[in-house]
Amino acid sequence: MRIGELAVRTGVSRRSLRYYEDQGLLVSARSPSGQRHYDEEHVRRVRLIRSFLAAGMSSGTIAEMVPCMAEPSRGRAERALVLMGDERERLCSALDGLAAARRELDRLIEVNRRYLAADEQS
Amino acid sequence: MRIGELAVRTGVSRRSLRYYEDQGLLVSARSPSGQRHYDEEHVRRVRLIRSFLAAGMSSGTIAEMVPCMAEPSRGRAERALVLMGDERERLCSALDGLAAARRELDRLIEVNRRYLAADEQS
DNA sequence: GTAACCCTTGACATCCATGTGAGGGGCAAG
DNA sequence: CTTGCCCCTCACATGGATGTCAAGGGTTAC
Repeated sequence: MRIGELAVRTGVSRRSLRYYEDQGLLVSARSPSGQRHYDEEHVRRVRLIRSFLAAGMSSGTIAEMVPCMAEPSRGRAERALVLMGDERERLCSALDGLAAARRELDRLIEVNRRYLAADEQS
Repeated sequence: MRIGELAVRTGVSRRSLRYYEDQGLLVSARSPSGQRHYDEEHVRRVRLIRSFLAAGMSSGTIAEMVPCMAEPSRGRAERALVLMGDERERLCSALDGLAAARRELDRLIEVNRRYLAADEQS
């Protein structure tokens, strides 16, 4: 599969896919003429990248975590493990923050509802 | 309280506080010489803004939601209510996405642990 | 071989919250 | 009055993921 198909299958623009490769998140096989070729594994990888990006990780961070799946080494794995711990911490805080924001939002919604209901009365 | 104190009390830079005002998120009383003055209510407001910004809302979105607390009107409140519903939806998706990312991360951590444990053996 | 469509790299553009610096005024204590 | 520290506005810079455009080559089918 070439980049266009991967883009369609993952819903990620070609531009972004090339960017991910540039950042070391995604490795493609190249045809003699330089065109990128991908397989099913790449589809899963792209989904993982998106998930992590959407969770607020930088491409640099992902680049240090994910590729150690490809060519693992002791040092790499140890560093990655530390990083992953940090990121997990971050994720948990973000989750808390989001939940708190939702509560605030619910409160605002309630206040607004009451306001409209009172307005209805008058 | 002037802007410096508000900055310290909320942990938000003066620059950002001025930016919030610029975007219509925060309204300050001005002294004759133009200096901004704030009270306890502003502290709470800034915390709310931060919470929403951290949750990924744009300042424009917040600007349409929050100020209708100050000078409410029927139309404003109705529009805000719709917007808040949308944002709540977004928040829920984001929450799901974050939780999913954490699961993926936990899986990676586990894989990495196993790898290191196996390496230990050899 | 030529049309139609995909791909390549490179570079400049965009958005948004912030940082940063310049140039200037406000206000309190010595 | 001066020193020190806070404040003001304006404006340009930054970073990170993407969009977009240009100039050119690859691939496939007729």
